[in-house]
Amino acid sequence: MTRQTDTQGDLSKDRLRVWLRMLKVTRRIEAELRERMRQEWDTTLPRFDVMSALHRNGEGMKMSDLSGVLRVSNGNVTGIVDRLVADGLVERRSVEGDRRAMRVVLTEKGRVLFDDMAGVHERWVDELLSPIGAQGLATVYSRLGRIAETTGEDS
Amino acid sequence: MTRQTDTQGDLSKDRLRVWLRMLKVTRRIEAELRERMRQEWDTTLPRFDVMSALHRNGEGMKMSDLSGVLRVSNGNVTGIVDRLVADGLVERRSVEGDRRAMRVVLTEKGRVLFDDMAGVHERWVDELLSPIGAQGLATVYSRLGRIAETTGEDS
DNA sequence: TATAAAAATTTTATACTTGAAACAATCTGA
DNA sequence: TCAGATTGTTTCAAGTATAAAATTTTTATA
Repeated sequence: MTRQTDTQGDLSKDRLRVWLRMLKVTRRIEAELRERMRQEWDTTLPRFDVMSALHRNGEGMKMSDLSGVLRVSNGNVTGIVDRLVADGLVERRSVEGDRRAMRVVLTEKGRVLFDDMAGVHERWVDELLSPIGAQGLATVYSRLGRIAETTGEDS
Repeated sequence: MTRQTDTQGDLSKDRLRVWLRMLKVTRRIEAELRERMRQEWDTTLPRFDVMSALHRNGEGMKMSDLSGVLRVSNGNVTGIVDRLVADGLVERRSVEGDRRAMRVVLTEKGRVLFDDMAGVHERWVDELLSPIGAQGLATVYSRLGRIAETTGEDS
């Protein structure tokens, strides 16, 4: 229980403070983005995330690819894709050569909608993070990068 | 992250990159903490948050105070408190002078458990954020602080 | 070629989350 | 006083999230 020095304990408390602030800021921005998406397009952040991943992969992605990239459970992706399919924004196609797998692709309607959303989304983020200038962006990006490296593996 | 001759568009893209990294890092740490809490005490982050708020307020808090401080909806708090009550970690007491309101308090069992959890939680956060040193902590804290000020109001 | 193991997905059970509606109690102003 | 607004909480419907079990198909291997 005895710590080696006072500064060691202070550092731990500082990390806790940073973590709590990071959590708070992230949640607030997420809440703001969620609300705007709801108002603007009657959609949600998870749906946007799925569409974004599919947009980056024009040929479509398997369900397991989606849950891997987005880091959410398989079962969760099933539900989100179900709803996107119901809205005609996404299609499930069978994978030739493997009858287990499904390839999920943006429909034309989905592509058009996402092109619209992506631009507006970038402007919203720019607005919400506007208190951070070029200098701060670089610093925060690099510090967070160190955590990203150690916490998980890839990307 | 970009050249000194940043255009407006580059800055916007940088903010998007920072946001996406922040989101990724936050989610990973949250996932890690959630998993450890599940393994260690068979509990969840939202329950920990509620207990933490109650621990800071020994006299207990009204449901509306909880949803205000934690920034989650009223209905959500109802469910989480219900489950904490079922586990005997928390108690609902009536508020003298206002028959609408309820005061939620940690039970003795809840207090003992939280004391245990809080210390371990701080060590986990210290470990997960260990790639950031004193210098980085101060910078990140101050940059995020600017956003916290503009995005929402208090605390 | 059986058959066991692995892979891709869905299903199930439970919990968290929101926004909105419903309810009850309190407060307020004519 | 007492009708209307406000406050505190719960209920409800829908969506998001996980872990674990189940299902179907493919692959490996004996």
